Parts: sequence; structure tokens; C-alpha cells
Amino acid sequence: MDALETRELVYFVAVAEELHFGRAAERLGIAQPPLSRAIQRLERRMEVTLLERTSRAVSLTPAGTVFLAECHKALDAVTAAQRRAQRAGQDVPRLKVAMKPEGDAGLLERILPAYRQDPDAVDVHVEVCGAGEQSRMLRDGRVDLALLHAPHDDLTGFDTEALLTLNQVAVLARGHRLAEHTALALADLDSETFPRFPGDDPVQATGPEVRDIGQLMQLVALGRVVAVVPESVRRHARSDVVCVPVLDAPSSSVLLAWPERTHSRAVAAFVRASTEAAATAPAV
Amino acid sequence: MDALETRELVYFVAVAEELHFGRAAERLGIAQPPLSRAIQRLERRMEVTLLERTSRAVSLTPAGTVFLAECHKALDAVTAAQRRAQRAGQDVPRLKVAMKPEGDAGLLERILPAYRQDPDAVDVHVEVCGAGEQSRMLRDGRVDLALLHAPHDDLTGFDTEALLTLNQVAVLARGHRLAEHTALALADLDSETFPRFPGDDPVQATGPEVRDIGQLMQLVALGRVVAVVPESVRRHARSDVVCVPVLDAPSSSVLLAWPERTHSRAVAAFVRASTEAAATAPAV
DNA sequence: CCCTACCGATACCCTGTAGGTATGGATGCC
DNA sequence: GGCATCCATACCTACAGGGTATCGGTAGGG
Repeated sequence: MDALETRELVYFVAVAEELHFGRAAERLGIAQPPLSRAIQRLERRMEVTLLERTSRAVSLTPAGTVFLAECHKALDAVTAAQRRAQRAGQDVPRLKVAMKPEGDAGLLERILPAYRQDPDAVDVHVEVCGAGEQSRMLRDGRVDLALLHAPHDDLTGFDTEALLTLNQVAVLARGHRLAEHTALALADLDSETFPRFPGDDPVQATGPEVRDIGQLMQLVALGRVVAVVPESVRRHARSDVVCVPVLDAPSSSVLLAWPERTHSRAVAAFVRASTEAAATAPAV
Repeated sequence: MDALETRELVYFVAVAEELHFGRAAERLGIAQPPLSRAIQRLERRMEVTLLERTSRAVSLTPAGTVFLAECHKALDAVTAAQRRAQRAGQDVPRLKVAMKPEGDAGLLERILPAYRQDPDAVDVHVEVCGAGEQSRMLRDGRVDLALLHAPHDDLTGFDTEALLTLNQVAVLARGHRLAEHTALALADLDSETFPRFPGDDPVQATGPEVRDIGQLMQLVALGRVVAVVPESVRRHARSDVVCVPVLDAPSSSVLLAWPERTHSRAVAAFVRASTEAAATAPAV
């Protein structure tokens, strides 16, 4: 039993996600028949049925469901291998850090100067990406470090260091019935409409999708939604909205994450500088 | 830039480990010239120099060193994908647990009956493997769960649940100068010879390598070595050796580990049963 | 100092396989 | 029942991956 080829995994992922050989083949830029044969050969070599096909529909078997998840992990690991080696081969070493907009709660401007003091410091490039994208970029090796948020982000596969714990505040329109309160409980907000953030589970979606903080503030000011967000967002509150602490909302943490078993001195130095900068940071 | 093929990674690993194209080719079962070309093509595609070759010697560049480690992770992930899917496709679901000999500190005989009570229980197969092999078997999907030991084993990439904390005891020949003591400090053993266990870092090796507990006891009884081991080993002490607690040795934990993001009900039930069995276990 | 043994790279050939086109056969729908 | 849809099969082609022979550079022994 020799190892599966990357190409076979890519092909399977395409079919498993499209549940349609024709569309999958198109997405892969090949014709449908070779794809059908490739999947057949894959199943024969693995001695497992991954897909149930009729001439009308394709569906995943339990083994196929497991295999799809495992393929994603494995393919991420392969591209991470490539990217990390390429990065290590650069003559000018560089550190890339991923964050989402406002995802640093103002910490980065304290971390960067502190890091530059370190003898192991190298150039830092901050990659501002879409919300929820940071962990993917860290997983597949496009960046060396990421600023993530617990409990929102999936931290499996990373080493992490907590930088900051943020209490939650409700953002309300100035005229909202609860705007005059000094503190709230989650139960007070039961009847409200909440926005959906990109990367959220779309199942529990109720309100409109929100892309950035400006848009959020706009919707809040109009009274369309109410948002429960980390207190660091206070810095972006407009004059026509108010922020009220929500005492029983689970607090979120800003944390720095990097791939497990990383031995880079530059990464270690950045982590060191970050924890120190966070420890001396003023209350937000 | 399309993805690297598994075969290329396997080829590179062979060369990087042998540091010799001829031997690597032999190990791979192919001729040397195609291997040379494959590595060249790999380097060209990655646009990174991975190996420094002269006509007399081959050595790894920094990028090559990183890539070797990443290749291991990636290849493990690929074979894990295959194995886990195969396992999920079995009509008779089964749980495989890896442990090294005596690695359960007597816990397993309490865990298994407790697990069988669980509604989600399936057949359990215990794989007794070489010391240090458990984490590898868990990483590449040959088993679903493993009994590991902190801080000895590398836990990165796993979710874990601590089952038991074990204090350390020194095993001494009955006639040893310290045999009459009721407790020791590590400093008392400074001048002693310690055995080397399989999977240990061979750098700090001083004494002879030891394969199993019987052999260890033999060497101790002969006065050749002194061992500091978890107290659970007491159960295997022969009459011509004595065990003395070492108060300042870092205590080791027995813990149950499984791959991150596992969603199997059977695994969850086994973890549940294990923690409960461990909580009600008698002192060793 | 030169000859030889060693080792990776190159040149050249061949075969297996990935991919393409055409078409068959099953199934649901109007 | 005719048709559209969709996966599988049949058959062909091209190229990538593998083999053999050999080159070119380097270290070491006599």
C-alpha cells in the first residue's frame, strides 16, 4: 500500500464538496471522465467506498465524510510545508502576522516597537485579512503568527499565548430603551436582532450580515440591530451609539497563535515581546 | 503553483535523511538518476535550494531542514487521512488504543469495563507497542487513542485528558548505599549511571539502553544502573531491588490523547469512561 | 603526482498513466 | 415516451516518471 498522491486528495475534495462530478471536473480544469476514473482508483486503492452515486445524485458515505475532513488537514499540511520552507529560504528573513481589522485591540502598536528591541528581531509584515481567515492563513503557512480570538476561533493545531481578556459590551442606539442602563445581562437582550459576522455559523443567523465596524455602527445607530462585542470596539463608537457592559456575556480573549513545534527564534522573540507589551498595556 | 505531490515529499525525506542520493534511491526502490532529477524539479518548482551538494557530500540548507520537519508532518497527515477513512468505513466499528508495556499504570483494567457500560461503546483493541511509538501511531491514524506520558511524550497536535499523576521513585539494588533511605533528592543520585530508554534523546545518553522493565530490573539488581521511574513500576519490583521516593523529581502524568477535532462518539465515550475510572482509582 | 574509487548530474530511451473525446446506460421529469 | 441529466466505459494520445549508460568533479592512497 503506497501513499496517496496529493492530486488524488485534491480531486476527491472537489467532488466531495460539489457532490457533482461534472462541476468538480470543471473546477479542477479537467474533463469529467478522468475524474470519475481517478476517484474509482482512489476507492479501489483505499478499499473503502467514499461516495454513493446514482445517475442522479452523489452523496458522501460516513468514511467519505471523515476522509474529506482529513484531506483538508493533510492538504493544508502539504502547502504549509512548501510555504514554510520557501519562507525559511529567503535571504532576508521576515515575519508575517495575520490579523483581522481591529483584531488587535490596539495592542500591535505597543508590540511592534517592543519587538524591534529584541536581538532576534527581523522585519515584520502585518497581513490584515478577512475575519475568520487568520487561522486558515496560519494553518497553511502563509503567515508565521496570527492574532486570534477565543472562544471564537478554532485553536486546534496551534500553540497560543493569551494577551488580553476583553469584557463584552452591548452597542445600542442612543435612543434605545436600554441605553440609559449602566450594565446589562444577556437576558435583557433576548428580544433584539443581532447581526451576523463573516465566518460565523450561518445556521444561527438572524440579522443582516456585517462586514466591518463602520457598517456595524451604522446599523446600530439606525436601530436595526444590537451588537454584543469586545470592549475594545468602544474606540470606534460614534456619538449616536452608546456602549453598555454586559456582565454575564462570556469574555473573549485576544491571543497570539503560531504553528506547533515552531523552533524559529524570530517567532519566539515576537511572542516574548507580545506578552510583555500586553502585560504593561493600559486598560482598554 | 500547483501542490507538491506526496511522492516528491517522500523522495526528499529519503535524501534528507540519508544525505546520500545512492542510498536514498536504494531505500526507495528506484535508481539514482531519476531521484536526482526529482529533487531538482522539486527545488525548481519551490524556487528554494533545499540541499547543498558537492560531488562528495550532501547537506541540508536551513530551508531544507524546515522542509524535512514539515514533510514529516504532512506525510503523517496524508497517511492518517487514509487510515482514518478506512477505519470509518469498516462495517464493524472498532476503537484502537495504543500503549507501551506497563504504560497504563494498571488503569486499563478499570477503564475497559467502565467503557463497555456506555451506550456508545464499540469493540476495543489495545495495541501494545514500543515505548515512544504511541504518539506516532496516533499521529498517522493507526490508532484512535493513546496512553501517553507527560512531560516525556510530545503532545502537540493532540487533545488530551490527564488521568493520573505519578510520583517518581528511584529503583536501587538492595545493597545500594542509598537503599536504606526513606526518601531521596535528585542530587543524591548525581554520581549514578542511568539507563537510556528507547525514544529518549540519544544525546544525553550515559548508560546502557534498556528495552523493557524486566531488563531494567536486572540491570538495577546487578548494580549497573539506578533508575528514576514512575511509582507505578513498583508493582514490578523484584525482591532484590528497592524503591525509594525521589521527592524533587518532576512527577509524570499518564494521559489519554486523541487527534484534535475528533468527532467520534466512540472516542468521546472512551474519554468519559477513562476520566471516571481514573477519578475513582485507588492510589497506586 | 597521478590513478582510482566514489558520487551526483546529464543524455537518451522506454513504458505506464493521466488526460482527452466519443459514447453508453441509468434515472427522473415534462 | 421522449428528453435532459449525469456518471461510467471504451479508446486514443502524450508526457512524466523510471531505467541504463556515461560524464565530470573530488578526495584519498600509493
